Amino acid sequence: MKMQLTSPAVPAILPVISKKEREVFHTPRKSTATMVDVAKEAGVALGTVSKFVNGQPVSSPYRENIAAAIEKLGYQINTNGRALRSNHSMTIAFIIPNTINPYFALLVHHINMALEARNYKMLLCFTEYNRDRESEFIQMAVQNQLDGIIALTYNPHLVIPEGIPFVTIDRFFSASVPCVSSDNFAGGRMAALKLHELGCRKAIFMRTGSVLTNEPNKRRDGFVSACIELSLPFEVLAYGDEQPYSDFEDYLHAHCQHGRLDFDGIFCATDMLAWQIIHSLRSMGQRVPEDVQVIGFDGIRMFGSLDYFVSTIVQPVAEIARTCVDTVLADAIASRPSLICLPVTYAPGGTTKERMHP
Amino acid sequence: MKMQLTSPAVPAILPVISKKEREVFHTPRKSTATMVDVAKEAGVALGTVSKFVNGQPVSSPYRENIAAAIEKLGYQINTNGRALRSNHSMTIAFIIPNTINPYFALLVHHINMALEARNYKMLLCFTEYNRDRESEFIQMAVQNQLDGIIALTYNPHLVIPEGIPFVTIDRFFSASVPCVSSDNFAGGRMAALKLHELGCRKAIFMRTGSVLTNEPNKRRDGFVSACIELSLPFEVLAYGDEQPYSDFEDYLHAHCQHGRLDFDGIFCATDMLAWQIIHSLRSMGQRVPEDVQVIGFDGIRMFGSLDYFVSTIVQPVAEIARTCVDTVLADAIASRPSLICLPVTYAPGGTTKERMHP
DNA sequence: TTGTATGCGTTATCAG
DNA sequence: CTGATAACGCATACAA
Repeated sequence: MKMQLTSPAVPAILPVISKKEREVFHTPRKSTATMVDVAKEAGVALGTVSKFVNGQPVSSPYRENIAAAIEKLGYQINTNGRALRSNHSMTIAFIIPNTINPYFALLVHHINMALEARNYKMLLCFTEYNRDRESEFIQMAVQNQLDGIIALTYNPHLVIPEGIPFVTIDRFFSASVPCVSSDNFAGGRMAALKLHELGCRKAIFMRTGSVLTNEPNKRRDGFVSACIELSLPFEVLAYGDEQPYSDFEDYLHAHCQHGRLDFDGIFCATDMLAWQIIHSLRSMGQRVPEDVQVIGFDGIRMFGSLDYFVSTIVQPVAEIARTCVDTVLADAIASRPSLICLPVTYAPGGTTKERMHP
Repeated sequence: MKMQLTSPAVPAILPVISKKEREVFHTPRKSTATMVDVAKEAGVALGTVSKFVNGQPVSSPYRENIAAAIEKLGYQINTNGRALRSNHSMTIAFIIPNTINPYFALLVHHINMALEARNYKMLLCFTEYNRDRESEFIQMAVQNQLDGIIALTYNPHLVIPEGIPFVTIDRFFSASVPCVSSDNFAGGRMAALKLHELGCRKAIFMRTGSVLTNEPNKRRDGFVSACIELSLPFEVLAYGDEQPYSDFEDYLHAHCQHGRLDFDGIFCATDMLAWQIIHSLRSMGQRVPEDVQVIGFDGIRMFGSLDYFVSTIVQPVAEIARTCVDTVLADAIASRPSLICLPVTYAPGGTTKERMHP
């Protein structure tokens, strides 16, 4: 992460004005109407206008005058003045790897809309899976007096700051840090139940990505739990993010004798992995779902709005977002449960055999 | 758009504190070190610290003292104070329909990174294709004294404000409003040339979406231009966003006699439309690319990072983003060209016959 | 209930 | 080149 700083006062991520950039601002924009103008126009005192704007009771003769003055002058409250004075910026930092991954993109969309509905702004922080950036953004949010942080992170040594509302997605830190996620365990069970219901005789669980202890790892646990319960033979293929994808292909080939796989169902921890696995299977001559059924996890759709990539366990993204926002903005700390799991649903996407069970 | 306002002072989109929400803030966070503290610690005057922080020259005895004091106190500049005083917020509004569409998501990612590299923040504004929201966000940005606006909009009656740097994507307003887009015309030509090169005998152009006069419509013009030049027979199917997708299917069926289409190449104005068309073709029993080749536009990839959905004309999203940022932050208005077209590239994605031309 | 006055942290002006 | 001081727009304790 290369960044030039004007002074060590400000962490790399914070806006700093370089000498050159300053030149841009020699002409300050013509000032819009201020509360003083409104007060003058309405014939009341400044404080009264402030109260009106903030929804505090103002008695009838003045109330209409102020409203009229505001209308007439096109007055808009100045966010910076308010934030400076009141120490709250009406801004929540949302820390997430990127917006290229469709699941993250969906999350960004819904978080932003949920915040907007509450009259808050979102400060988007892309970590690009960089641990240092995760920490730096958190520090930045604290120092900039933001009103809260919602974060989806991977840094195993991440320190959660005190004194600022903090909500994490998909990763449990401690009882004092609320965590919002899908019901991953139930999703894993659901996948196993579905495969079994659709005639699967032996199922494989596959995952890759962060080996960190986080909520999505419960997808495996739920899957295993249901397989045992159903007496459905299964195997677990859990790779870390340092292992190449080709390890999965090696496994597939090793378990394919005379063109026949020794299993007929796969549950992948993400839609993306499912998509890749299906691609590999097809290039091996295996038919999906005829020879082997595949279920993914996430519920990503083509172009964000068309059909599902694969049969999948759908995460309730909008609800997750709303819950994060509600939690981070909750007035009472006490009203913040430490772990909130939201229900998932199953959606067929052409890689399972529901056509045979109409 | 339903939104409750505390007062008419603030447009619906702006943060307003309701009486209830205020209760949250009764405990202001412990104040961090301020410039005054640093000045005291370093034994210099406030103004000198300000200069140091802003990169203005400070002579040697003091410079080190200030740096040390900053380090010791963990001083961080207060964004709100600076913004209030200097009338610039180091924030650019990015107005875009959503982040569900992968092309928009990509744009958001790169715009944010480009802004961060310049020490600016992004205020993300989702219009969800709502014309009123487009206008409201623009008004909000102006009133909130943001430092600029980058916008991808559809409202035909949109008013571009004066006095604030404004850059649009994919839509030309006037010479005084810089517009950044791909070289859509060249992209259209490229598609026609490619189809022709790959043996196509008759090609169809298909589009849907906003009928607004915007840059992407030049995809058709470029396509037509090249077809004429190559003497490649062609037809144009340009629907507006009010027409149902089924109109395309009707066209396909109408032009399919005895299982054979009377054309063998399609250029779709977006990858998404291409994907839908391919789906329709396959369900009609047509083989892609054997019977009919299809080229899309945008360069969207599976899960944002894997293979292309279709053979496609790839937009240089990162360059578009960087150009938007450079332009909106350009110090001299004069150095802002009114229309910037960035070069596109072609990428095969399995829906064209390049295998036959190794 | 309404008005007055002060200060939030910063930048900018102007004398030294 | 540095130091003191006045705004910036708003919220709030306190006085009326």
